[in-house]
Amino acid sequence: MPGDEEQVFRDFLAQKGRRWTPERQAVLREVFAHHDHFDAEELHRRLRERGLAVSRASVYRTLGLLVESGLVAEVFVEDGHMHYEHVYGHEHHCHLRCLGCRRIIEFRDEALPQVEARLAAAHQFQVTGHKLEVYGWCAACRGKQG
Amino acid sequence: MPGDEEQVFRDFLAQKGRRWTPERQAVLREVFAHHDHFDAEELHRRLRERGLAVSRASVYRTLGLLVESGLVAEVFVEDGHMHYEHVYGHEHHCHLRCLGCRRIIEFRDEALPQVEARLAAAHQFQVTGHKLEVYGWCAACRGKQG
DNA sequence: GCCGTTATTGAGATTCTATATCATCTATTT
DNA sequence: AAATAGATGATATAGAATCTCAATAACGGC
Ligand SMILES: [Mn+2]
Ligand SMILES: [Mn+2]
Ligand SMILES: [Zn+2]
Ligand SMILES: [Zn+2]
Repeated sequence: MPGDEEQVFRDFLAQKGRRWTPERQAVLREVFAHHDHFDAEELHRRLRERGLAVSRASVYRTLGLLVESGLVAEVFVEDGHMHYEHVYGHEHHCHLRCLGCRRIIEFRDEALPQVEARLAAAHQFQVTGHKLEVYGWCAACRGKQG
Repeated sequence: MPGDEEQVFRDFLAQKGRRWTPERQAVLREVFAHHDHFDAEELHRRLRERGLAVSRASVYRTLGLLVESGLVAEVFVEDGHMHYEHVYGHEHHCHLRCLGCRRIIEFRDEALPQVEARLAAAHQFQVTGHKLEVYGWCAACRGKQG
């Protein structure tokens, strides 16, 4: 359920013998405060702007825990570093990216569960997820070049 | 056509006012000598082992040109760095990855061109390609955990 | 609430990938 | 052959992410 992420993360930490701290709470809240794609430095900067002094090391460490818990996902690499998004409370979606303006459009397609099922059957895999990125040129950027 | 990659790369370079050099030839040949997923350091090591002294800088630079030309593709990030594969002369395929043993299975699925077409129509995009990674646990690794 | 155990934090150092510099070299043009 | 401009490679640099370690604080037991 949306809004439930704090309890989910606390349960995840408890089950692993890890602790719930103000720093982890601050990171979690900042991550779920916006629906967008962000990177670690940006998250660190946002926290500082809010006056929440969480160190860079803790931001990276908490981000790792959030990914491990499944609340957050690694989405794509751009400009040489990873970008993330919160996924808990949202339907799974994939990304359409414009190579010109770098705009990102989120989409869902009913064919993907079927692709997963075919692969699971064909290779005796227990499929846990997928990541699909589609590239191209948006209408505006196509006019300029491409 | 397979085997044609050298001429394609030479044409690409000529068209951009860049030059065909022994170093670029060595990199190109090494890249097309194996069908596998490799990273820049591994490519550099292989070249040295063959006695072809191409500097790390030239390996990275040539890899960039190969990607730009479309002969080689960036496949995925693992262990914090990019992995590549040659694509010229091969049908497009996607990757099924075991989260346990990290084995990679290549596959083709007829649904993906349709997904591309739907997206192009829905968002007025000129779609140029996609990258699909499916994750899960292979039969062997599922036995141990997961 | 207090205590002891042990995970966590943060500043700075470190590792590692990838790119930039720049003097020298070389391919191509005129 | 000389001029032009791109390429190379040793090295320096930038940047992302992790590690180190002393100080701190969460949590469970009392
Ligand atoms: Mn998204
Ligand atoms: Mn492949
Ligand atoms: Zn665009
Ligand atoms: Zn496996």
